[in-house]
Amino acid sequence: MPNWFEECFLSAPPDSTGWDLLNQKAIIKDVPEGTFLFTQGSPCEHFVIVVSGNVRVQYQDLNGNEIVLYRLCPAEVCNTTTLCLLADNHYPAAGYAETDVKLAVLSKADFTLSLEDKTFRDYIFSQIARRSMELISLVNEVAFLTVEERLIRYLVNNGPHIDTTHREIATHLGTAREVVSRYLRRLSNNGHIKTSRKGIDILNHKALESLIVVT
Amino acid sequence: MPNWFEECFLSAPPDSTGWDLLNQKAIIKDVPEGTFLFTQGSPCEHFVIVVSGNVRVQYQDLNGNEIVLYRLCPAEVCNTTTLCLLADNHYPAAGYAETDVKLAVLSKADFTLSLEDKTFRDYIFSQIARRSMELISLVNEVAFLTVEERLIRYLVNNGPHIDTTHREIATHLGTAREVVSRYLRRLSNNGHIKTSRKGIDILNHKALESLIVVT
DNA sequence: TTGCCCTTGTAACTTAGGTTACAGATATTT
DNA sequence: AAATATCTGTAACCTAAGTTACAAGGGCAA
Repeated sequence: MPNWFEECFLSAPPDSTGWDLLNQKAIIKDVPEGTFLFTQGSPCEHFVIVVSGNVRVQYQDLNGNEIVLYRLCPAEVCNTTTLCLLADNHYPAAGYAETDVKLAVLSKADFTLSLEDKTFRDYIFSQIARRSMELISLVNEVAFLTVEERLIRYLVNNGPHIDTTHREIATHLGTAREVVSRYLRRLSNNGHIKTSRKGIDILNHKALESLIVVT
Repeated sequence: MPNWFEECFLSAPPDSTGWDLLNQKAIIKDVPEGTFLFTQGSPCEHFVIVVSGNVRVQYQDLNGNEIVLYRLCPAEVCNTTTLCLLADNHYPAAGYAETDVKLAVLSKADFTLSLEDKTFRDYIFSQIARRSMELISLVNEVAFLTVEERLIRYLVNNGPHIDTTHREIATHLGTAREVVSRYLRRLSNNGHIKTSRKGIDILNHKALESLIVVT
């Protein structure tokens, strides 16, 4: 009886055929920090659930521009992977292990089988649904908000202390490092944040929030 | 026995419980051109499949900026609707009837039931998956391509004759009409297209395609 | 026919933000 | 400690594209 389930969900698996199958058939895979779980264009053959660690799903174009689509946390299903499996597509984005990652991997056949179970299916698809709707928000953010505003949102959502380089924030937002530095400096001059090497502290959360235009 | 199914799928419903249920329980609804099937923030209560006509799913911000997320054609399932149903969310975008539209509408309960059927489920989810992956592409397009390039892609994908106003194209791309006119003029000066009132003709498809940077 | 509205054309201006080019500062490796 | 790499700061520059402000033409309604 594997204990990865408890590690991941902090509980015993629900008493349902789909979860049983996942629990029995899933293979645990350890992936070291800094590796790509999948890359753009690679074929998708297995269902994946994150047991521990963080995975960043991002798109990269030929010029080296990157943008983070979303992050996977423990107990989360990779939206892209699941959708690729269902549509028989290759990966349209890459998955990067931000930390050491432990995955539960299930074959496509077993995954298809486990979807017969409503309990399991509901769990999977409500997650997929939520993520897909986040993607819609992302389209709107990218299309209509300024980089400054998106940066402020990032700070507000990840504060009060952010342990990230400007470079990484730039990748997250799909912009250039210098631009991030520029706006951080302004926010710093206004006393809203304090920057240090590999770290940002939010000094005035309310002030930052007030800068966000409601949409 | 309703004949909407044949109208929509040009075939008899597959012999499976999910399709039977859809076929028997779905209510047909006619929606005149120019109405909103749903708007941002409205609750989502029914499963919807397009029988005839076109629906444009778009996002609109408070400043009136609009961007088209995707278009629904006959036999297509509304991605947003289905995902909202599954996640119990309100609509994050609006659905606009570009033509007179005929819809097959199913209650959430019946939809949930019909998902028990693998044949039906596969049809639904492979569509959802494809659309969601288009959304990922859209994020990348909006984040990293110039308006000019997205316009050219639009022309190539919708040619050889496009029966649309500059205003509508601008909405599609999430930009301003003047910008669309500007780039259309340039393409026209180069002899790649010919513009007329409410219409664009592509004169040199190959030349346009060659302007698209491969990603 | 006269008006009015919608579409298109176009120029001038402004600004966000991408780019280039460094310099200094702090870690990390040898 | 020295050398190297990574991070941050900042200025100057440039371009895409949003904005403003009109003019003119086509089509429809009164």
